[in-house]
Amino acid sequence: MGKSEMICDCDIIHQDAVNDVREKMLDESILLDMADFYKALSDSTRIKIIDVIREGELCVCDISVLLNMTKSSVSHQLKNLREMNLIKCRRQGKEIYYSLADEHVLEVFDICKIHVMERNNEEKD
Amino acid sequence: MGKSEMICDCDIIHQDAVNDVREKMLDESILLDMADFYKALSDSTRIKIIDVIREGELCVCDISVLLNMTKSSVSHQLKNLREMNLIKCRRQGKEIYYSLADEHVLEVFDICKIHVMERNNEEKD
DNA sequence: ATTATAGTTGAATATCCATTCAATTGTCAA
DNA sequence: TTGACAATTGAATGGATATTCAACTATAAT
Repeated sequence: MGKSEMICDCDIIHQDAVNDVREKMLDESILLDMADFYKALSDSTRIKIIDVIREGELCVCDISVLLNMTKSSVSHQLKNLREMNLIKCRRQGKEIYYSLADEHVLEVFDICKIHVMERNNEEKD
Repeated sequence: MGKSEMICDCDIIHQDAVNDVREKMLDESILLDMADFYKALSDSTRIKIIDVIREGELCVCDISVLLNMTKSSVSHQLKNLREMNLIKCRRQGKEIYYSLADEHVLEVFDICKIHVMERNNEEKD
């Protein structure tokens, strides 16, 4: 491994630990995909959308009313979520119904919910 | 529920479904906390940090070398992660060691990893 | 064909935020 | 107490992105 990592302004403190971790690091492409996945849920509008279609499909109009936002801004975020494969849609007549893409999304949503709620409880002590 | 939701440019298409979902919606404050939680992991630098301290504590210098980034920018992101309670730190002499705050973080990290990897496999077909 | 409604889209704006740079703090050793 | 190293901090900059607005597409009904 040598000293080729000296690009940064550091002396290496724990060369053994660094070498060890380097072997176990995930591929950068996977980490970037993971960051993108989290990014999809990191916006308040998008997480509210996930929340309202959690238990069943809704059309854009319904979602806009529930979130008290314009159809345009909801539609933009629906597009983002769809491009991230977090939601899917089907057209029926003039309306387009959106729902979660799969169980993974709900799974991640629920774990985060529990995490946040537990933390809120801890803060009361 | 009436028509007080008419602020947006919509006719209500499915009033029953909307009323139903409205009762089950999470508190806005919880949803905002959840979005913030995801935001913490939505940056490539921050998720790389989580990746390298996944199995044990490291000092800022080690992390900078592994990520090939300046200590300053790593430190800024460590601060973000710490403010979100995703990581904790302890000082020993001149060095400060960072590690994951609790098992929740690893749990969410792993679920996301599996999600991304499965999706990558599906795309090969 | 025309009209109305559902939804999408692109450009513009405004805000947010990651990195850089320079200065600073904290700790240890001489 | 001076110097050296680890790390943090604040301000500035540049890039990303959420919402708005207006124009547009798609579908259905008359």
